Amino acid sequence: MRAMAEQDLGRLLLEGHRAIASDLVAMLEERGFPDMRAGHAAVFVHIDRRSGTRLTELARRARMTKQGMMLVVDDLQERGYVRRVPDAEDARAKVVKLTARGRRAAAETRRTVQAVEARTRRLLGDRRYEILRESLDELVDASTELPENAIE
Amino acid sequence: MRAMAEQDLGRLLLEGHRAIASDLVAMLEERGFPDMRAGHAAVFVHIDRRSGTRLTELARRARMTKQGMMLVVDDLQERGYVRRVPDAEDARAKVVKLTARGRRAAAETRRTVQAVEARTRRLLGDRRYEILRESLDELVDASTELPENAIE
DNA sequence: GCGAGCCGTCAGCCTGCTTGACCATGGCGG
DNA sequence: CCGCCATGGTCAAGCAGGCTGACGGCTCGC
Repeated sequence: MRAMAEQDLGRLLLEGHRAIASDLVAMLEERGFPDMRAGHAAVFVHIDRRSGTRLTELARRARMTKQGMMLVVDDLQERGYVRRVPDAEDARAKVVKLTARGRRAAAETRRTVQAVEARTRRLLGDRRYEILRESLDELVDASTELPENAIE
Repeated sequence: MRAMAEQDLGRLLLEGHRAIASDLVAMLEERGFPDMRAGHAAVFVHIDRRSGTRLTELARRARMTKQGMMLVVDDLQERGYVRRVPDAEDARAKVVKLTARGRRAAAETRRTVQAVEARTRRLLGDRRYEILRESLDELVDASTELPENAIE
């Protein structure tokens, strides 16, 4: 049997994503949050902890569409981590706010994201870790061609 | 408005994957293959061009489950790029073989995968490109925890 | 006071897989 | 030469992480 062919870069990036995501979920489970999904981090990382944040602003920060962010927020709302309250300053808008439970989950998620990244940094070494992040940024920028629906 | 928060590593990897995949598809379209999807590359890169390759072997090479590979092969078969023929050496098995059209598509896909990677290499520079690939390999290895269903 | 435009939402679709279950065939130990 | 388990392919269902399109409600700028 011939030697295993090299994986293409796209595949490698996808596998990397999956690896990080599943590490995050596993670690959160160990830490007492068994119902978290990797996508939730998009909210927990970007939301203003006390005052809450509008859906569209969350989407912008997380670089996804508002429709995509809706799905995540809906899911978090069902699980009791956030609620939507009307925005006092703009009757069109609602503010996504953490519940008490949500604040605990958000804090733990942020710590866990950091832990996963710190572990990766240790694995690769500072220099290579920095290059990895920097290269990914450039890669994404270079090809983007922003999606039609992007909020800018 | 506060500064844009840094994206977490998982998100960055996913965006990188998407960037590479959509570049690949766009470039294949320009080159006269408008119906290709990024996932097809998994077959075209790993299949033995002349003799064909069994489904399970393809899955192993591409690091996915045989069920996942089935979906890709089914799709390619519908589009007329591959066909399944009984394996002369094992009546349980079938060999996935490229059609004439499939051989052209496979050749172009391989060239295009190379072109995308070469472009990325130019963007990042040799050194950083090598570090990127190498880091991704380590990242994936370190976290894997092979999926239940992996073929090894 | 009205038209452009943003906010959130509904509906439908897509990619790229996964797990689970099953059947036919093959190879090997006894 | 007979069981039995492993292997190859397949069907069905489901999940993660989104995207596009369309649209009603509200506001803001002129």
